[in-house]
Parts: sequence; structure tokens; C-alpha cells
Amino acid sequence: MIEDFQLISPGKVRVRYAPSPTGPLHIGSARTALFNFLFSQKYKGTFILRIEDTDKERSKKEYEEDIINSLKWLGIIWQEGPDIGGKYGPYRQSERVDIYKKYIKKLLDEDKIYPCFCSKDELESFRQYQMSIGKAPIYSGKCRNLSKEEVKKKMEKGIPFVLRFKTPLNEKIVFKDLLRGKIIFSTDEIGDFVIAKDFETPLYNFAAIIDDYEMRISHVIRGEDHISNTPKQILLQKALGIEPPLYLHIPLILGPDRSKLSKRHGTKSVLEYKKEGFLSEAVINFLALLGWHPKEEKEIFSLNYLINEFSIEGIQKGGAVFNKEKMIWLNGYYIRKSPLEKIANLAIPYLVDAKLIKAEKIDDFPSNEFLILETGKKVNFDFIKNIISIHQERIKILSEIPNLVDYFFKQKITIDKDLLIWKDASELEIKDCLIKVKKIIENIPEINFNRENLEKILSEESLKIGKGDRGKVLWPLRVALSGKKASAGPFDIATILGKEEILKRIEEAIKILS
RNA sequence: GGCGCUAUCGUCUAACGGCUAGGACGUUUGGCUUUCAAUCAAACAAUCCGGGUUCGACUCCCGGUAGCGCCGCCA
Repeated sequence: MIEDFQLISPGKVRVRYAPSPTGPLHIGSARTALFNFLFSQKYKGTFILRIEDTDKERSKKEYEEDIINSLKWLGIIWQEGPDIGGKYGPYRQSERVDIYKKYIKKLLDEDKIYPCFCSKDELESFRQYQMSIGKAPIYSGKCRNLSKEEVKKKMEKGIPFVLRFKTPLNEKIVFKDLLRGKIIFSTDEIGDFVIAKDFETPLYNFAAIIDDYEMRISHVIRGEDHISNTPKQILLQKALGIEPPLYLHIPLILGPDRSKLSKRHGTKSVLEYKKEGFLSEAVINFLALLGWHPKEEKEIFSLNYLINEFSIEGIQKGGAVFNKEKMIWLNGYYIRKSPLEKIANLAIPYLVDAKLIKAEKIDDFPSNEFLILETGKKVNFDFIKNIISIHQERIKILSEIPNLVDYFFKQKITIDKDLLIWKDASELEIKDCLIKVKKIIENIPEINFNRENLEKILSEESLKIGKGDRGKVLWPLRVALSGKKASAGPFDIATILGKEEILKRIEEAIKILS
């Protein structure tokens, strides 16, 4: 849709992400925020965070905090918002009642809205009836033509009411979606919808268009579930004489059953993924991958790359299934590519949580000392760094680190006797090998105990074994040191554990074998 | 039920009238390796169906079908 791009003038773009703080930020909303952010930055515009907390019962301050923290963690930053203010604030709908009141009054004075006294039950049964006869379930219009006296009487009686919009009959509402082209709705399927609960409590459709207008929003980028809200909003804009923004409805993120992603699918909030051990780079990359692609064939992208390359043409029209496997793969990729120092820092809280170590202070890890809880030994950051270094390419999610590395923090590891046996070697053979290895290591002077020497000394010739028999030595040695079916290599482990500790572990293994 | 949106390997996607329909994740196999991981090779795997338009359709049009979304005094 080339012509639409003429409507985007760099520097004039103002977009908003407008969540309602009724739950933690989940992955689908995060992508909407991301696309808004990317679009705004790409066109050197402004990204605005607006909190839509008109629903007083469900909105919670803690969720607003969760949303803010999630976005910050992801690196999605706004230029105007509730926490930093801006020219068009306030940025919380609950603080904008005076503005809404003004517009409600205007519509009331112009006779474009009216109070409706129908009860919820009444409404519900009429809805059911309409559906049953194959009609769109819309409001009957019962209270639309109440006389002024009737309204006055009902008000005085204190009958609860809401405010409905007088939707014109039999009109076509046409709007252009930047991604999907022309979309047409008939007003007959809309009916007189509710715009406010009372004279100062607007509902979503109303509050949103007022704020978009007042905040000079140029493009509304939101999920495709809002397509059918758009004609209502356009109707209100017309009634108010407001110029509508440009609309762009992005596809939804789907669960494995292809329905709109929700908690029901077991997906977590952004911060829960953080806790599980995902890197923000991986989450961003994954979110972008789900429904957008660059011009080139590429699937690894940084936030900066995305800002530069983002384009509407690259957005997919159909919904995308959330595929955690791929997010995990991306996460592993970013962990491998990250500086060791960074991963070591991130690893520490997990080690602490797993009760493997205790950190002296909860910040500034590199200058910290750590207590190994089981052994009572004190170690420094380098020790942790070394351990992470030999595991970095094996880590896919940060939370699996304790299980991967726990043998470095144990007083005594448990070794399964059968596991010590390499392929079809005999128990005796393995025992001999370990004894031989032990003697060799015992003879290494402490000063020469390093990885390079170990590898040289345990080479084929010094052990007088053939290449095919390396496993007979290295496998049981590795098991003796780690106790695990899969672990880092024996030389790596030995170097970190030190001469004394590995001799102890080898001895233990020898004892098990008869 | 009404209306709207969508439709390429299992999943995310490329090909915007012209190739053996490409890549990635996953899966399988093999190489490397003491194991795992990483890495390198390879294999398997898709244009929803039916009509048009065209010399030629994944691509354009129409009709089905299916999936999803919305139909709240939620957003």
C-alpha cells in the first residue's frame, strides 16, 4: 500500500501503547508495544505510554508497575508517559475525567447521546433473542426516544443509567487499515453502544478516541481484535468533529490451538519469562520474528536493527503461533554470544536461589565474595565466571544453570557405579585407569597444575593407550568429577576444582569399583 | 447466529505473474568429540478446495471451506 506511506511524515509520527493495568504485561501486548515503539523510532516520532485505567474495579497500581518494568526491561522506552509526564498529560485515564466530562457534555448538548435505563438482565435476554433469530445482537433503542420528562422522572427516581450513542441507521463506515486496506462496516450491526457509565466515567471506545485526539496521536497500532471497535470509534470521531488517526491492526499471537494467546495456554508474563531465564534480546527478537520479517533473509535481529529496518510491508497479516522452542533456541544463541561477564552476573541469583551459594551483597557481584553453602568455602567472582565459561554454550535458559553446574558446589557428589563404566570396558579396567590417572595427577606439582598440562599429561602416549581407548580414561574421569551423564569436559572441570578436590573425587570413584 | 479478518512444510516465514517453491526452529541421520552442548554436512516436510484471467499462477479476480476475532455498564 504505497500511497499510505506518503501519509507518514518523519518527525510527525506520534503513536501510543495503551494497556489497561488489569494484569501483568503478557507476551502479546508486549509485541503490540514493540511494534508501536519500532514504528515511532523508525520515523523519528514519539512513543507514548498511556495507562487505560477507566475500569476502576480491575485496574491495579501493581499491574501498572509490572507493565512499566516489563517494557523497561525489554528496552522499549517512551518519550511521554505517566511516570515522566509530557506535553499532553496526564497519561493515566483515571486522571483525565475533566477532559472526558467536557466531551460528554458536548455530545449531550448536541443530543448525540442519551441515557439508557434498561437493566442488564433485560439487555442480556434481548441479546440472546436476537442471536437466536439470526440477527446481530445490538441494543433495541428502547430508551433512545424517551421524552425529557420521562428521563427527568427516571433520574429523580434514581434508576441507574448509562450513556448510549445515537448510532445513525443504515450507514456504511469505511476506513483504511494500513495493512489490510479498505474495511467496511454497516452501522446496522453496531447499534447504540454505551460510551460512558455516567457523566464522568467513559468507557474504552470513547476514552480512547478522546485521548488519541488530545494527545495528537497520528497512528493507532493495535491488535487485530480491535478491528471491530474501529467503526464505533470513527462514529464518535465524526460526532465530535475529530479527525481520525491512521489505523494499523497487527495480527494476533496464537496459542498452539490457534486461538488468541492467553493465560489458558500456559504462557507467562514478560517478567515471568525474565525470571525463567530469558534474555530481553531473545524475547525482543522472538516477538519481532512472530509476524514481521525484514527484506533480507535473516532471523537474528537486535533492537537497533529492528528500528532501522522496521516497515509496514514486513508485517504479516495472519496470526502467528507462539512457538516456545524457537524462543529457547534464540535465547541459547544470545547466551552464547553474550560476554561471559554478563552471563556470570545473571547466573548468580539463580545459584543463590538454588541454595548453592550465598552472596555477600546483592549487587556488584564482580567485587563480591561468595560462600559455598555445603563446603563453607569462600570463592570470588572469578570462580563463578570460570564455571559459567565452561558451560556457556550449553545454557539455553538461565534457570537451568544450577542443575548444570551444581557439582562444583557439592561437598560430596553421588556417583552411580554403572555410569563410571565406559561402553563395554570391564569394571576392573576402569578402576585401573582411574588409579593410573590418580597417580599421574598426584605427581603434578601444584604450580604446574593447569589445564594445558593436564591435557598433555593425560595424553595417549603418557597413558600408553590407543586413540580408541581415550574413552576408557576420560569418561570415568569425567563421571568421577561430575557425577553426571552429561557435563563439561574433565580437563575443564579439573582445572576449576583444583588438584586436591579432584584427587578426593577420583579416590571416591575408585572406592566404588571393586 | 451476525459481521469482520486471515489462509505456503508440524511451527515462524521467503518467493509481491516466470526457478527443482527458498530459509529458520523442531525432527531424523552422519561427521567432529570421553559425554552433553556447540559446530559442520545431509534427509524428511508446504502453496485449503473449485472456478476463472493469462502463454504462464503461491502470487490477480470470484465462489466455497476452514480457522480466528468481535458482537460487555472489559480494554
